[in-house]
Amino acid sequence: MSEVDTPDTPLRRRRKEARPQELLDAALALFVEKGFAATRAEEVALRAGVSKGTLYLYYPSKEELLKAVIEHFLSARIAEAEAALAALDGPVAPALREMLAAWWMAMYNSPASGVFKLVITEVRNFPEIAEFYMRQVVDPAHTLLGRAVQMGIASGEFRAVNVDDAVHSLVLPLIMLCLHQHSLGACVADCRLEPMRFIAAHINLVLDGLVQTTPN
Amino acid sequence: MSEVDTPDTPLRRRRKEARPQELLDAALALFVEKGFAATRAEEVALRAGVSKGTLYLYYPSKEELLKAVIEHFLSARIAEAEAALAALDGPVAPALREMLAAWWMAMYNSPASGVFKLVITEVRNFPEIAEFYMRQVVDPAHTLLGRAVQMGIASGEFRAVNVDDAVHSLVLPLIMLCLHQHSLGACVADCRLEPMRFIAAHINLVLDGLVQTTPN
DNA sequence: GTTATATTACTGACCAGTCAGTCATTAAAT
DNA sequence: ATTTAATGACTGACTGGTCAGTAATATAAC
Repeated sequence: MSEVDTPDTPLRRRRKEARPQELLDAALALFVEKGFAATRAEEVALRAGVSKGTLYLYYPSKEELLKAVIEHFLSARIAEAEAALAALDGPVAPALREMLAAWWMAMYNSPASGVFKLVITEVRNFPEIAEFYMRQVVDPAHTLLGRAVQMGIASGEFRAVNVDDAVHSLVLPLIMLCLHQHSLGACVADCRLEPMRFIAAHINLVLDGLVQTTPN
Repeated sequence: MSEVDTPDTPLRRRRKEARPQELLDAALALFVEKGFAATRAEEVALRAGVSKGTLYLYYPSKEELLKAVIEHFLSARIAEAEAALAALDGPVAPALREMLAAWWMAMYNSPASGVFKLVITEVRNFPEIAEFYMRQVVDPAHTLLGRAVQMGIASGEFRAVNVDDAVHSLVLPLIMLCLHQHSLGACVADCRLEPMRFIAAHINLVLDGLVQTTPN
C-alpha cells in the first residue's frame, strides 16, 4: 500500500535529525528523576531508543550532555518570557496577574519544569552552569519583573517596597512549586496543594500585598 | 631516639561518644554540596577525621547514613518550631511576623538549612525519606501555620483566603531561600538578594496581602 | 591481658568512555 | 531497473578506573 512506513521491523534505523532531541528528552527525564551522578549513560541511551555508543556520537561526554539539556530546555522558555513581559503598558497589576499565571501554568505543565531541580542539584558540581543560568535566566527575568514592579510604584499603583524583595516574593514560590513537582510531589500526594489554584492565588496575594492600602 | 616525637599526641583516639555527631556533620556538608551519589563514603570519614572503616562502625551503609542525617538535623528544629507556634494567642499578625522571622533567620544561619536541598534532591531515589519528611515536617508545620492563618481569618484580622495557599505563599520562598544558599548562592554572588532583609520583607508583604483591606 | 575502638588492605560490582565491526541507506555504474 | 560500491549511523563487548562494603590487623583504654 504505502511506502511511508515499513511494516517489517527495522531494528536499526538511521535518524540523524531526530536523535539529539530524543536524547535530550530522555536525559532531562532521567537526570531530574535520579540526579546526574546516579543516572547511567546507557540508561539515557536506552530510553532514547539507541545504544550507548550512539549517545557518544552526539555528545562528547555525560557532562556535556547535562549542559546541553539545561541550555536547550531553558533557552526555549526564555524567549517566551521575555516577549511576554517586554510588552507591558497601562496598569501593571492586571497585566502581571494575567501573564505570570499563564506563563507559570505552561511551565509547570511542561517537562521543562524539571530544569529548575536539575540546576539546583547540579550547579555546585558544575559551576559553569551557574554562570550560564545567572546570565541567561536569573538576570533577564529579574530585571524584567523588577521593571514591572518599579512601574507600578512609579504610577502610585504599588507601595514603595523594595523592588528586589518583591520580585523574589512573587517568583520564588512558583519556582518552588516546580521543584516540588519533581521531588516530594512525585512521591506522595498532598491534597493541600492544588498547583493551578495556588499559582493564581499566590500571584493575587502578593499583588494585593503590593497595592497601595488606604490607611485605616 | 625513641621518645623524640610527640609523646602525648595519640594519633588514634577512642571517642565513641563524639563520632556519630561528627560523622553526621561531615555527611550533611558533603551531601548538600556534592549530592549523595557523588559523595564518596571515604570523603565523609576523612572530613570527620576518621578512616572509612570507622564510618561503617557507626552506620551500616551509606544510605542509612543519609537517612540519619536527614532525621537528625530535622528533628532538632521541629521541636523548636512546634513550641514557638503552639503558643499563639491574641492578634495573629504581629506574633507571626516575629516568630517566623526569628525562626527562619536562625534556620538560614545554621548548617541544618542544607537539609532542604538534601531532601529535594534525594527523595526520588529514597522514597522512605518522603514518608518521613511528610509526616515529621510538612504535616506538622503546615497544620500549625494553617491554624494561625485560620485564627486570623476567624477574628476578622485576615481576609477569607484559601488557608493552604496562604501558608504556601508564606513558607515556600523561605524554603527556596535555603535551597538557594546551598546551590546557586554558593557559586555566584547576587547583590539583589539580601537574605535577612528578604526574610523580614517577605513575611511583611504576605501578611499585608492577607490583612483585611478597607474597600476603596 | 583483655576488650573496645580504629585503621589498612582488599574485593567484587559497577560504570564512563572507546573502538572495531555491522548494516541501512544512498548514489554511481551498468 | 538492477547491481555494486561507498558512506556513515549505529552497535555492543571491552577496558581502565572507581567505590561501597568487608576482613584482617593494630592500638588505646581499662
